[in-house]
Amino acid sequence: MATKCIDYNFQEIEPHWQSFWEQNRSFRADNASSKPKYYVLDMFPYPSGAGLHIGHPEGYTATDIIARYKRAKGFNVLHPIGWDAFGLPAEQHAVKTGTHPATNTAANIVNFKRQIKALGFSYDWERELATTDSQYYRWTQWIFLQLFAKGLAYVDERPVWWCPELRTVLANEEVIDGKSEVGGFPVERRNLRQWVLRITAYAERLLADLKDVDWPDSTKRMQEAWIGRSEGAEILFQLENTALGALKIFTTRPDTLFGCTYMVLAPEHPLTDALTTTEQKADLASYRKKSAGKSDLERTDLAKDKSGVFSGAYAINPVNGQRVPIWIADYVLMGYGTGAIMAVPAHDERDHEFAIKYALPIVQVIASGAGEPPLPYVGDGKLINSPGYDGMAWPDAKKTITADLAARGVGKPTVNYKLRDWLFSRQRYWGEPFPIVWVNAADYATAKRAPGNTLPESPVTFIKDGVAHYALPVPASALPLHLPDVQSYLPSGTGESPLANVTEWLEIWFNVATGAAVPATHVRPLGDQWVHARRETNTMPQWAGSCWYYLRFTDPAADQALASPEALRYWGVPDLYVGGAEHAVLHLLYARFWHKVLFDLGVVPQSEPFTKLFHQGIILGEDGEKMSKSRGNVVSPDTIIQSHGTDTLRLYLMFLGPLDAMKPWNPNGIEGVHRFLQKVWRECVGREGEVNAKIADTVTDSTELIKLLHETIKKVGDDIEGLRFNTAISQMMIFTNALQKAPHVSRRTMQTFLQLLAPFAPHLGEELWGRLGGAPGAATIMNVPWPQFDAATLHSSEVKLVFQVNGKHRGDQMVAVGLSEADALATAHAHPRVAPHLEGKTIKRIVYVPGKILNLVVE
RNA sequence: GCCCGGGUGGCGAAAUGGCAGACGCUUCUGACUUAAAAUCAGAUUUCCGAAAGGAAGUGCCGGUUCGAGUCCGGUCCCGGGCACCA
Repeated sequence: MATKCIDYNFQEIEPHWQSFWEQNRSFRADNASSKPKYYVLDMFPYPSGAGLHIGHPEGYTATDIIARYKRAKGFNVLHPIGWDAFGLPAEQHAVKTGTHPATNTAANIVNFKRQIKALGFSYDWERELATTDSQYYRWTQWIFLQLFAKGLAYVDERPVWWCPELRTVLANEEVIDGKSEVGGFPVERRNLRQWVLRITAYAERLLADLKDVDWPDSTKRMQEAWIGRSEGAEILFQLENTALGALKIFTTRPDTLFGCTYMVLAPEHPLTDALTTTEQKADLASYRKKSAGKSDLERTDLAKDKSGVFSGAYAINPVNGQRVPIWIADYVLMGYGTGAIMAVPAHDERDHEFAIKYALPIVQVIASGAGEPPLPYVGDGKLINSPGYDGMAWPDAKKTITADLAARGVGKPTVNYKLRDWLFSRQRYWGEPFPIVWVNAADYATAKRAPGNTLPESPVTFIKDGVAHYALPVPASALPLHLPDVQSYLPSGTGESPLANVTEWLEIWFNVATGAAVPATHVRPLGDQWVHARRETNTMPQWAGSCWYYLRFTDPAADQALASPEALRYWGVPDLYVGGAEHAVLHLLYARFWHKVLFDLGVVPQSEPFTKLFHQGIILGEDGEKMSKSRGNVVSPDTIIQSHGTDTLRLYLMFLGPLDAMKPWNPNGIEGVHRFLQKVWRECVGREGEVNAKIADTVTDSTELIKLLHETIKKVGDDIEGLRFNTAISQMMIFTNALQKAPHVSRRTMQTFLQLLAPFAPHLGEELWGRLGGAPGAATIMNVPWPQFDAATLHSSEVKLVFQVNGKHRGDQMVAVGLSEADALATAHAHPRVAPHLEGKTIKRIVYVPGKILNLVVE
């Protein structure tokens, strides 16, 4: 049922079809279907207060085109949307205004939903979800319990940004040039008790399985680099003060061991205090203070000045017994390797710079093939100054020296990863509470004895003021553990989250078997299952909810599992996942990790979550700069929908350039695609709103038009599959230009074209389809099978042959397909534009590519 | 700094190693109109030329090839990520 409007009145047409789809539940995905399934997923948005950014509809339009196209191709399509709704901005807003983050988040979701609906995306809204919904985070907490039970979650002291003035932990983003974003106060690195997930246990698989996924190469390479596998050796250096034992270092270059002239410990290394001689203590203390204010990025920057202090202590080089001074410098990180290195200034840039600065000796042990290389030399070569190994190629020496050290028990080959365990807790309010309580040793022992407990092999503990606290999980049956209301959203001031102030919730009598809780101020309930406990006050980071939402979409109402096994088996994982490249590492790596854990548990049937991945590019402002409020170059989708309509916006976003490119916004381009849609309208609809008189059932289209139609069917189909929407649109424009020139056109041809256009401009597609009379049994264009192209019509008997002389284009001519080389040559000689360039010349070489090119190399 | 991208007309771009600039925008000219808008037709890389035509041209330097925007080496510039922004 098309509208009655006379002109292309998108303000009437678009809402009309949107309510049609909604009433008919047109995009409902059925969990039981005989059709093949296709699951296409967008990275779900964080519902910020600013509303939808123009970058959102870019990626969402791309997946919507795919979803609509796949439906027309006969697939049962799952195309869901939801809200990644925990996060820092809602919390900051709450701190500022006192509004509950849930209230603020709900309002933002309403706004986002309105905007997304106005864009006409074919989402199955019956599967909408939000990570902040307790029925959702119940399962986020459940997954955490599995990680905990498997020993993949532990507690450790980790450095975080701390602002003494604000008495709060700050996110990296809230620290600008070493000052707090709010107030500009100094900040420092401070150790706090944190939950950490053992992602490193999966490093090898996360690396190896990258070969199985269809992802952009750049993203795979970034993940590879992030995991950062390197083979080397752990080597023990005996300390001169034998009472302190040995120093364990990691190196990727054991072959350069004879060039080690000093050693470096990270300032956080546990041995530093014991090592440092009395006269060096003061230096160390002040140095530590300085480096505490630096990020890892600043510490390891090759361009930054290196600094360090001498500890006063020495170690013994295991290969030659030499005394090696031990330095403490922050260019070595505690989080990588063993937090200690052997420095080889002749063959490492940072070591070299450091050695020059502090006048430490430099010994070359790798010779380049030719002459004296400038130091540091990091290239290929053979060993020198290494008694017993001289002349050996360095990769061989690496193996041999490592083996020799291993034989003596002072070293072993090791694989090391840059990947560090995942810091998984935040000292914030607006996140999933950990389903964990802390109890004393005796109560933990009681719980451990209980049959069917889900405790890890070794207990997770921390010690505070000499007392050990043991982590006890809240039983899965007691989930969700609700986020309690708080008086203030400001952190407690001690580094703990605002939850630490909710005494009633925090200090409890805890039932070990059921997970029930009673405030500790009440009388202890009867029964020996009740123990005194303190709840975990940390919350989970935003990543938690986004690590598994794609699974929940398959069965969003499931209450016995995160999704039913049947749904997980039917829908599997997304066939296509589209989102920004800014997620290339973190989100995608974390989700892969969780998925593999769930795979190992038998919850999901496949080991990788995202088989095919694509990144949409960023849309810049009109000025070519990143869109931002402060620059005043932000474009809102609402404005464009008002002025030109959703179909125009969708088409424009896709026409702008390749989906993965970064592209500036151009208001003139909007007019261009709008004109194109107007032109399509005029080809279908006459002045009074009637069907255009040039369209008729009795018309036979010209061979050229039919050929072009089939070329267009092929190109649009191929381009959608390849996510090349810009060139698909060009082809449709070319076809429309041809339509315009044709005096008559068959209804059939026009309808076929509308089918091609419909995934891009669905409202206009439906409207014009309806006006042309639809087709039997197809009130909506979406129910019509995608057109097939006829290869026979694409075949032609003539092709254009290009003539080149010495590689330069000199002319071209239509020739018969399969023309012989001799005939091609004769044609070239006869060609008025080519012949002059051949006159009086000797042809030295003929390159003939039939149907393409004839290149004549002449003297 | 490290990792990952990208540099093609006035602009967004297109081009299985084979006609560089499709398609769209912009600007200009013309038609229609009393006029304007809309629409339609044409032109729109640079240089030489009245034209026909010719030459140069895909950030820069070099290489491979009959032929390079495309492949290789180097270099400059711009952008994204860097573990608590999402």
